[in-house]
Amino acid sequence: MPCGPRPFGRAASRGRYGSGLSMTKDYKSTIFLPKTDFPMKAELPKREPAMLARWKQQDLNGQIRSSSKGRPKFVLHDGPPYANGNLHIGHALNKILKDVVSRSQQMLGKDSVYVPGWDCHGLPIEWKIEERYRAAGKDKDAVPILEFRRECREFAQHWIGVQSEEFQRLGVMGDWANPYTTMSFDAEAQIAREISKFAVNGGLYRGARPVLWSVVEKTALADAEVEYHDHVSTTIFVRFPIIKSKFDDLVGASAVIWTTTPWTIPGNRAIAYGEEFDYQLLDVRSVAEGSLIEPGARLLVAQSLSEEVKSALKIEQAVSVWSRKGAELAGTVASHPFRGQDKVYDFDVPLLPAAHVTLEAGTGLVHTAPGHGVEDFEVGIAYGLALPDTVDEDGIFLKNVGMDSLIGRRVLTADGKVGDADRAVVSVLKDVGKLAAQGKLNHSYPHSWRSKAPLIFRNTAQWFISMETNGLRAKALKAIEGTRFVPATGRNRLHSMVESRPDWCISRQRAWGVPIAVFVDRRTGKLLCDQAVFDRIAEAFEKEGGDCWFSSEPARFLGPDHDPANFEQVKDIVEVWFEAGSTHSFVLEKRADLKWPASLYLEGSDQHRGWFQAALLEACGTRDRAPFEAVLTHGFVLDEQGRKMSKSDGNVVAPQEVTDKNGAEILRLWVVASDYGDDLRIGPGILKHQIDLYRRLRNTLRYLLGNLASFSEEERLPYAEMPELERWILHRLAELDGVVRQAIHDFDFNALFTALHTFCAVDLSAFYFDVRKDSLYCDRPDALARRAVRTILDQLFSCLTAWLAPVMCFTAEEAWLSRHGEQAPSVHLRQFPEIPAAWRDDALAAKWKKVRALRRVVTGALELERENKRIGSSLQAATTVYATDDYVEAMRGLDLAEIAITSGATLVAGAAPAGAFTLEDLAGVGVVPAPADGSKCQRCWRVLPDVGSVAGHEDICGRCADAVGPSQVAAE
RNA sequence: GGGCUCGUAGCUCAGCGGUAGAGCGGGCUGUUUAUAACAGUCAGGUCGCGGGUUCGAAUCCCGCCGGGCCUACCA
Repeated sequence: MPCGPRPFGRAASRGRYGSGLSMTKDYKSTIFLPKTDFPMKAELPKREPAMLARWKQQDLNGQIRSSSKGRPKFVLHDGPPYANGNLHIGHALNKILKDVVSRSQQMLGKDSVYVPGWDCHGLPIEWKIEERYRAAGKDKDAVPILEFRRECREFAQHWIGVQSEEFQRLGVMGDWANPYTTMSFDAEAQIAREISKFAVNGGLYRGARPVLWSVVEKTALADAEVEYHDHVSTTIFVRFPIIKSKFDDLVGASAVIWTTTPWTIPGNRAIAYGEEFDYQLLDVRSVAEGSLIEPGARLLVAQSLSEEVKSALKIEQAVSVWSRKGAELAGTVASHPFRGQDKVYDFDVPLLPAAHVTLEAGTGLVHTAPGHGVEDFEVGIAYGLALPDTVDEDGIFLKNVGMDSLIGRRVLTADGKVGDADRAVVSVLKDVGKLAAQGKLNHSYPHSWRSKAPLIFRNTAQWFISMETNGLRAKALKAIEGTRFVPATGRNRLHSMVESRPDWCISRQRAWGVPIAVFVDRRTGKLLCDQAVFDRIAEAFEKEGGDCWFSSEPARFLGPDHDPANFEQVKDIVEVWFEAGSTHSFVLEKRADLKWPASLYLEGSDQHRGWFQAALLEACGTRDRAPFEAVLTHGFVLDEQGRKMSKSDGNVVAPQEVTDKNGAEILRLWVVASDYGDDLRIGPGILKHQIDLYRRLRNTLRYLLGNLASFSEEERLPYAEMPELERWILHRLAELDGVVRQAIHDFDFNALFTALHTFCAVDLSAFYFDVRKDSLYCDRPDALARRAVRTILDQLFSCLTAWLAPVMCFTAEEAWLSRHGEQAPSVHLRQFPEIPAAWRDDALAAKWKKVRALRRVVTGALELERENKRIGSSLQAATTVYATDDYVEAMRGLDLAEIAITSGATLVAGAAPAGAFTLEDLAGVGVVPAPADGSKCQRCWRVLPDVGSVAGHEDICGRCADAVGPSQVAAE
């Protein structure tokens, strides 16, 4: 629509104003004001969805993929979010950061393919479905497993759809048409294959282990599924008769233990002591009313706890009759308090040293039940203690606790309330005279994160991946050394976890997941490792999904070589971390558009323990190396005060609300304006800040567009013909190009964004644009100076739209299309411009540093003039600047008036006269301002002596008269 | 309880042994030819607190306080 460059003002041809309306000529219409359709008002909530629709319609991602064929691949492998609800701000941070990384790598010249994924299996979804059943009055256990799994699948599918839309709304680009999920049949098949690899290589084994167990959900819980809440427990002191010791004094005395879980007494197999602690034997002389202790009893306790114990046991007077270090207790043996009640208690209860014993509470002698605690278990392993099963999956005492008064009692009820087992145990203890005291304790206790019910430690059969078989731990530690961590502290964090972690428990007694599809030989107890069987299983999963494990006869998988009667089909499912840890195998390896290992895994810092570790172990166990080349972590999102967000505190920022109200671009800016390595803050004030930053960038682009209207190639000026100021801008672009590339390499988008924003605000808006406004608006279009500026603006536009595109993906595109037309290829199909090395000119930069320092003194002097009402616009002033030789040298060949935007200027070498304006921190420059000589040009507003010197143009200066031309304006 | 980590102007961040920095925001002013835009200018910090090392510490060490992530245990 606009006219091309013409030697004379386009406004002249428009005749917007008729002649004769005014005595003053309309010079405004003869200058070249910015002209653009790119609106100042962003209206992001409206424009962004339209842009997304446009990209979708043109299949932008597909276009980028096909135009990037053959370039080196960059694969950011998506850590799958859990498909069970709307996105929160943490999701937004994570996906936006991924998008910025992926887009910036793409524009760096890579083929950056991003395939989003979802984590679909697991307890939270299962629980949602069960909740529906409960609401409908249905019994979850009565529902066939395949029907249950189908509902879980549909639930996950629904939320995948919702989250996909929400992620895309944020501007996240990727293969949304073909995402991966952990519940697709091919994924389920590959997960089964991965498990079979561990079976074949010997890493997978079935072991017994006490695990935190929920009797409500009837499952072992992963650590991540446990939370701690206050809980009131029954506490008891119990006497264990000592039957053997190298100290005669001890035989016949009682070792006293304290526990908060009376129901674990039947599982007791040892008593732990601290080798360094002092223990003493108390001879009880007198007791208070209600004490369960008889005078004359002798009790073994830790010395430093004896007062507390005496008080708890209501002992009035007792005398220490023996005292030794704990280490001396080695070899001491007690009997179980229930001995004599049933023959199952005829075993010895040894006193054993253990590091976990403390003197903070209790008696300094710790009840040790290997099936009911991790540390107890470890003591048990170390000393070969029995590992009895005392409760079933409902938390009910089994037959092997021996006594009718105990068998069938419940630790917890089906809905998670305290059951009758504690009471029954206490009652028996009391009957046999071994109860020393009883009380209540309110303490922090593990609970299920979902049902909120208390958990118990229960001995169970579980499947493990050994950290030592095949040297898995060593391999993983080595792989960590070969991985790049951003920030670097991630390496230590992962390393220390892998170094100290126990074997990986991968089994769950649940329904919604991938089966641990293996058989155990009933005759030998060994895993069946027949590749033909594993292949049949995987093939079936590939076609029908994991469901077929539950719906088919074992013979289908066992084939002709194995008799189903001889094999137990394992019905456990694999924990979801194993699935997530296997994504590399069914996404990176299987898809031709990706590569293995991934270039980058990028998640919140909590995933050191979660996904990073699971993926590392899974890949090291099956492929001897990490599935990633680099790991990047970000912090957590907090509110404006640095506090955790919570619904009850009302400080939650929902990404959907920000997007609807301010636009996704604002969230994207927030991500890059923050230091994601640390925790990030967000709130109304911080969002306002981002909006301000956005405005500046948008207006910079808008100003470029306005002043580039109808720019044509003929106008372009070669570098050699550029004035110094223009060459300085090119130098800055070369500098920024380095900053941008380095920042992208470092994943330091804050540095990138800060540099770009400061450049736009300080170098362009406050300086270059301001100085060059006169030339842009008033010079004739064919003037070399103006052509130089427009050439630079074109270059700036090219660079800024590219550099901003990975972050401001909407606005960069909007500006790009505004310039090049709706039919132009997308800005996102571009690469970062190649900046000629010759643009870099450090000597010029040093020179202009001085020039701008000198300019600061001038603007300071003018501000004083303005304050004293001697001038308004700087163009009303002319200055005489006295400066030392170095400044004079820096100004050689430059027009001081032009640079300082005054109407006149004189530069004098030498000291400033008294009264000249100076700046404290800038010795050597003094400024004497004065009113400019001449009259104001009505066109360019400079005050010049040659105003009116051209006939027919009495109101304007010579330059403007030339620009306007001899006749046009006069004709109007 | 342990490990890791953070605490610099109202906000977002640089600085990481040598006299406290930037951008934004704020106040004031100008411009009205980027105009719900732009420019100039000014004011803001005892670098969480307390010790120590050093000629010198925001920067190194120790302790504390406060935030965050992970983890353990509470027998």
